[in-house]
Amino acid sequence: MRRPDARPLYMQVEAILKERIVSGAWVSGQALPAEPELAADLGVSAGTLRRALAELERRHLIERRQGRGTYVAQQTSERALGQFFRVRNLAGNPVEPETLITRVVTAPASEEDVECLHLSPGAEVHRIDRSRIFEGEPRIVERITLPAALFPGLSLPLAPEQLGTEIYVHYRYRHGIIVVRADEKLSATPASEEDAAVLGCAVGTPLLLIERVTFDAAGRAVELRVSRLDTRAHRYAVEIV
Amino acid sequence: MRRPDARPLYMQVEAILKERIVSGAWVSGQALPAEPELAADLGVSAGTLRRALAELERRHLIERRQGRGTYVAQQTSERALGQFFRVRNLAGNPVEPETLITRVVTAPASEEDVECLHLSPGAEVHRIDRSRIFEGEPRIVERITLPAALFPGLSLPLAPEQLGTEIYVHYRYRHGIIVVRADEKLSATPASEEDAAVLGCAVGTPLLLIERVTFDAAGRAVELRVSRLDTRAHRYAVEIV
DNA sequence: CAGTGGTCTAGACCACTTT
DNA sequence: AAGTGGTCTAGACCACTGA
Repeated sequence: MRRPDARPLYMQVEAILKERIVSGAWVSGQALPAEPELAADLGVSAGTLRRALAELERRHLIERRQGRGTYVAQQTSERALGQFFRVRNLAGNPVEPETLITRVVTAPASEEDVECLHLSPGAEVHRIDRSRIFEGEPRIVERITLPAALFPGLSLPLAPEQLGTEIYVHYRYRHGIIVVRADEKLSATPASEEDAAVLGCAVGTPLLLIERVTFDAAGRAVELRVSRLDTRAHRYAVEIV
Repeated sequence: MRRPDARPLYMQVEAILKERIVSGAWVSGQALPAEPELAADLGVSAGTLRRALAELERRHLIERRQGRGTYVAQQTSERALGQFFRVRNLAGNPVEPETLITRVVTAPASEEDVECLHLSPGAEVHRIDRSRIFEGEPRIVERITLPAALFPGLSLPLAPEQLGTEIYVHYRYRHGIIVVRADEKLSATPASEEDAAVLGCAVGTPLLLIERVTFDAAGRAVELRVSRLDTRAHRYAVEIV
């Protein structure tokens, strides 16, 4: 452990461990070495290591269980929904969405794509159009835009046994992309004719417009997602701390 | 420091310190004793005390500055806006709101008030109707509902020299209420005639509807705020982690 | 330069899980 | 019983602030 690096040791350790996960040296579900061993390997004290591990746990990159061990976090539909799917019914309870993919194309990035995803002009993107269905009713129409360079040979949950699998699980296991954070900008917009046809509402019905940019563990912008939520029977939950 | 209490020591210490702040034993802006002294007073080690202080800092109840000391956090308009005011212009930059209070009344709580604020039926509430103005244009109409029991003799920033003061600053210094957290439910709604008249938009224009319940450091629901944001030129920013 | 918070260490002991 | 993470301590040293 060298100290010309100005950052505190625990941050350096955190960066080293994060790199091992992001690079795939430690794979999802794998147990990390026990704390005393890992601390000795890294040449730091147990306390310093634990501080780094605590931060990785907060970012959902590892899971620690007393008595069992520390594991590289697995991406599951439950986790992806719990962390990133903020839709609630009017009683305030989470809803379980189904997904219907309507169109997948690969095309040159638009100006908006280039800006939001930090692409070079002319880069290619995949576009996924889909709707999300709660209790049989379509309530969201959305378009997901992905840099083609990060998702070569894009693979989607199209097989019947995968229909319940959240797309962030595929990012992780098919493309090695670990989603950790998203920035959203919210507004209200009237339903277009296409929106209305899918959602079963009148043209002009106010919809909640969600423009999400998603970031991975390496800090890259990996997804632009524009969603329109029909809020006649649902709400979007936010906590401010 | 007794140990029949099942919680870890650092949580007990955190609760003790929080109580001193909430009760007013330590007032806003006051310096806490230095860490070694405070640790000795509490009968815990420096490390345990620091863990409790770190959590209080995360909740914005204290501020720590290396070389200077630890202080009970002061509520300022800048802090209130930075933490709780999520409106951005289309460039993504924060906006500085002005406030126009249009009506203040005290009335029995509605069913919604009782449920959101955990009141007993028949309790009284204050209602504040106001609009918020960015760059000269009214963009938000909102109603704030406060339990009259927590805000006796409600005092508001009505004097000219207080017009730039955020209302959470008044909660803190006039009523001893320290706002730390808020839960919001977002949806889209058409502008009513009154909304349209204030916001200068057409009736039916989609507005972002924000239903916020605010909590204080003691965990009490202290405010219900229903806002309608005109998103023609602004967005509501959210971060998901 | 004195006083403050921030980092880092080494080690004891506790609580939980699995064998 | 063995092995894991969780808590707590005591103390050294560093980095920053303000008189």
